Amino acid sequence: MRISDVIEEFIKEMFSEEDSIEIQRNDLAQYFNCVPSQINYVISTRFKPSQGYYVESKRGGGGHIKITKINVTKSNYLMHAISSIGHKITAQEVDIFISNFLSEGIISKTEAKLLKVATSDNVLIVPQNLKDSLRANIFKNMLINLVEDE
Amino acid sequence: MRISDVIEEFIKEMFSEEDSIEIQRNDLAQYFNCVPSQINYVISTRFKPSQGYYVESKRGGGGHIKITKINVTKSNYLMHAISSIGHKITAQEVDIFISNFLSEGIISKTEAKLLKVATSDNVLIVPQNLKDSLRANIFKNMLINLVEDE
DNA sequence: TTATCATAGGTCAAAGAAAGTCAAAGTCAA
DNA sequence: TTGACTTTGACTTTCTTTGACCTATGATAA
Repeated sequence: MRISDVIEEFIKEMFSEEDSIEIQRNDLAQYFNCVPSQINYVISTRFKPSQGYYVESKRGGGGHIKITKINVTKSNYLMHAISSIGHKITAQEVDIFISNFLSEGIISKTEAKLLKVATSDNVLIVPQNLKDSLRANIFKNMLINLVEDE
Repeated sequence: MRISDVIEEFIKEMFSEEDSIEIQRNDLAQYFNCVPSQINYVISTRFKPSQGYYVESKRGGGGHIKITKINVTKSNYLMHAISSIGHKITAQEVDIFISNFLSEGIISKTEAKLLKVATSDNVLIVPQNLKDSLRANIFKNMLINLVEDE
């Protein structure tokens, strides 16, 4: 049995209580009787953003590593939305997306406002024939930036 | 637990009553059983102007350290920025605004990303001659929506 | 009034405490 | 036997704690 798997298991157990946990690299290494950088290895191979985790850390006295489980549903949901948008979209359609996101709790009110204003008709001062494609482009790109945030 | 964090916490509690507090460096150090310069460390790392504080002090008999919470309110700051933007702006200029907002803690990282992507050159697929004014329009309108949010 | 002293706070660099990086060496399955 | 994944450890970077020494201010003695 690989020590990396054991450590991975151990850390994942910690998430049963919380969505966000904190560890001390050295303590954990000592506990598992391994070298500290082994912990980094486990984190970088098993707790990547693509696997639904977000990692922060602080060095120095009292340092720590904080791992947060990110809401994959959110990312999924947004990705799905993004791929369903063609290369043109009207302001009304954007509105529908936004209110769905909001009611699903996928985005915050502020984010909703930003999405809305950046794609609204009176802000996009360009010729009519460019509007809907410009809007689609802005909207999709903004959504991409909301994916896997945190 | 870092002693610095405890001291930071303690000082911040003091602000619950007032917007401006005074401490005696030596007393505080004694209270926390640390060396006096630890207090300076805490102040210089946790009460910087960029974190919204202004610090004055006096040496000698009756000396003290006075910390004032400065309310460069988010709204003020943003309004000022908005009015300083003309009706054209380049992507580089937007970047400067955004990194200033970020370092002042005026906006969140997510908001920064949204602002940036919605105004970036490769997202605004319109004729060159329209870009900078479209960008200014989008940027200012988005900022307006960040004003007095909560 | 001036010199001196005691009382504060300020500075800075060294030591200490964690975490990060990277590459060499080891393991193991295909 | 090769290539991907793991383990290990030397070295680096970042943040915190500590202490020796410095500077400013008010009080007091000459």
